[in-house]
Amino acid sequence: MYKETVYSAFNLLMHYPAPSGTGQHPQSQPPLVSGPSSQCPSGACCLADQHKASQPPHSVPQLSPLYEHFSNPHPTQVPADISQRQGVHRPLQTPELSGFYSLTSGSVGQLPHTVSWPSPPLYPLSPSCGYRQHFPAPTAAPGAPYPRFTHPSLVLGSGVPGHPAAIPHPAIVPSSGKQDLQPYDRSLKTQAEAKAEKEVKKPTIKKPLNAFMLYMKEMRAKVIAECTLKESAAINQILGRRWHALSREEQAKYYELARKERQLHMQLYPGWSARDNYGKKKRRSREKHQESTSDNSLHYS
DNA sequence: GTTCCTTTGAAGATC
DNA sequence: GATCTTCAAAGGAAC
Repeated sequence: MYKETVYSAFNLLMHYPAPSGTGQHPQSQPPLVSGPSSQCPSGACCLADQHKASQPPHSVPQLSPLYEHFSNPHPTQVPADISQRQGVHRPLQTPELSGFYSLTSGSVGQLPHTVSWPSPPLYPLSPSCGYRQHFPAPTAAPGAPYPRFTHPSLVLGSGVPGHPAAIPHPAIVPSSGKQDLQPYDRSLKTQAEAKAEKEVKKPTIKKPLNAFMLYMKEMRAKVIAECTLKESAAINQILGRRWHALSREEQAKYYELARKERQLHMQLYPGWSARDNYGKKKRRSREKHQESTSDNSLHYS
């Protein structure tokens, strides 16, 4: 009832695109596999399912309360200096999110305009690796308005100088000092070296996670437990399919969380831009990328 | 030790 | 404005 209300109201407000029957996504079309696959060689996922039935539920990872911050914000989570500096009216307890869920506020999270709704999986997946009913959305804690799980980077106060917690914000990563350094003549010390040292001390602020990344972070442990997989590439393929299999409502949760994540990121690091990290990773070879895209076009044609 | 793989989405870069 | 590119996470594999 509650969810239905939210859903219909959300649709009304957002003009959310209806699922396309032919939902094509240029990069997310799953490979046509059946039975044992690269993700589940020898059908290990099915076996894992049988195994799971005889196992206590401890193998299912604890629900990561990503919503904890939103449902139970603590006033002290917002350092005064941050909120004042940013002109944020305290408390930044993210009541907007509860507003989102109850739709009492007008600031409903805007979903991406470019959301494409894929067609259902074209291949049979093992229950534990592909079927949504075996992979339910997080259930709400008793009394909680919504499933509770946290995303570490949503914990306000972390990474803020002077904050008692003194835990760095996950988006801040100490620079290794290697990756960022350009090769240069070692005999040329002075300015270049000083600059390099400065670069080392300067922490890298990472991009805020998007909706799918938040979903992956939340669900990865479950997939690993269910499918007995460890390779991230294979796990991510499964998660990509499951993401497409989610209902709009379920995805909307993550889009909203991602929006909050970006908001918080902007407030914590007002001068930061994605440009700051642009080109820091080694650029992949153009040839390889083109090769894969041509493969894809061949595959889907 | 570094890069690739693999996914989606956001955002910068380019045309 | 459309398209391309990069980077967020993750950890095993490959180099």
